[in-house]
Amino acid sequence: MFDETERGLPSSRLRDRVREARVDATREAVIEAAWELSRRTGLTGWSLRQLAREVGLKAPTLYAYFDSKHAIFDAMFCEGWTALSELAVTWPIDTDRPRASLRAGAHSWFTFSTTELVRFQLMNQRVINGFEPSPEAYAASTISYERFTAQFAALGIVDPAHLDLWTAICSGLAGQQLANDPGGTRWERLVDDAVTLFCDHVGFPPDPPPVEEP
Amino acid sequence: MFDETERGLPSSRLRDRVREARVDATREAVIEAAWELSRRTGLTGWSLRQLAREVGLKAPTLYAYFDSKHAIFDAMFCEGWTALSELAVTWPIDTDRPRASLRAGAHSWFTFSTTELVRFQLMNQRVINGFEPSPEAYAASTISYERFTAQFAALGIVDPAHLDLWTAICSGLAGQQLANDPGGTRWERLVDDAVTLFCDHVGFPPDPPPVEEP
DNA sequence: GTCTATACTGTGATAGAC
DNA sequence: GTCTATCACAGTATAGAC
Repeated sequence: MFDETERGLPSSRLRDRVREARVDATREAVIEAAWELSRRTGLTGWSLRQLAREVGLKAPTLYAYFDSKHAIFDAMFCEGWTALSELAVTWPIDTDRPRASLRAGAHSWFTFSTTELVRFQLMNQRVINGFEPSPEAYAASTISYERFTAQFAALGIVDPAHLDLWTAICSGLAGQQLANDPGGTRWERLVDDAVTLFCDHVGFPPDPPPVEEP
Repeated sequence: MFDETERGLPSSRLRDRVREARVDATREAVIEAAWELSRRTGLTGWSLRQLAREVGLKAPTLYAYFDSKHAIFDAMFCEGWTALSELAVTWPIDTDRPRASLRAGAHSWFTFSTTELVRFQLMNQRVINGFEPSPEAYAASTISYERFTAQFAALGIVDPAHLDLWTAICSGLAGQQLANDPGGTRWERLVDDAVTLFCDHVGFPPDPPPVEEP
């Protein structure tokens, strides 16, 4: 019996690991299918039965992986904010050229937000009735926001009013683009203007000319 | 027979008028109940059965007044933009003091937009899956937008890029307020700053001091 | 332990009697 | 115009097959 435990435990743990990996893979497939359905028919335009069919399951089986439909949205919410955090990592900050840095960051964020309406709706609006992100999902958005504040602090922007003004301007541009000219560039063209106007407001001097590579 | 026609027609027309008035009153009551339900349970948080009960009818009877649930949203959409048009009429424009004028207009619009989340969602976001305003409802929003452009033209702002920037900033402030600090004033406090920043951008000089009343 | 089959309640919408 | 009855489908839940 002692023997069996010694040999049995590791292999059963391995089996657990394999099972967990498969569960995670299925969860991931479900979430990816949910994004795809949302893109095609809107965030609230699909049913659990459709979603299950998309991944080769029956609807009730989804409850083995998610507690409810809201839990699926919760995972998607989490994924969206995590993706934004990962995008933020690639943002090159040049403290000598804050205007150019903000311009690059604004365009990067704008593209991220407007290339997928449903993701913007899930992350920044309250489209799903009764949906509140779980503490874990909310934490993902907080992490992203803290990264944002840290990066702005590196540029010398620490006034909360300035940070809030920036998020308002950026989300306003993206929101108008998605609501009134989806697929177009009517508000995208204004991103540079908005950055300039914001930089003037916080008192940035003009950037020095970019250094020439020899 | 000729006699009966002569006496009958006017009175039947009167009857029609009365009936139409009662139909309109019922329609109005349904829309008002829909707003109230939306405030309580969200724009997509109520059913036709609930709505019918609220006005003392059965659900199928609603179809005598509206073609579908979307048609009810359409009437609400129309009502929202009409209300904004009426608010715009009260906006006092002082062409000698454009900054103060824009400040007043921005606060007026911000209050209108943020005092009722569901109205903002219906008018400015795409919360209801599959809902597209009818041509008539869309016309109401166009009228409101044309009034806005006319008023801005009176202040000397005609560049489409400036107009779009203004709508982006305002809707961004309201959107952030509703999404991240509902009921608070975190972004409302930034309205004055935003107006200043916009006025600087379009090149308005400082307003002259207000004239003193003797 | 994972899935199927099935059921419960509620949804928007329609048909037809009165 | 208002109702009852009904439809297909939704989210959700559970019982039970394997």
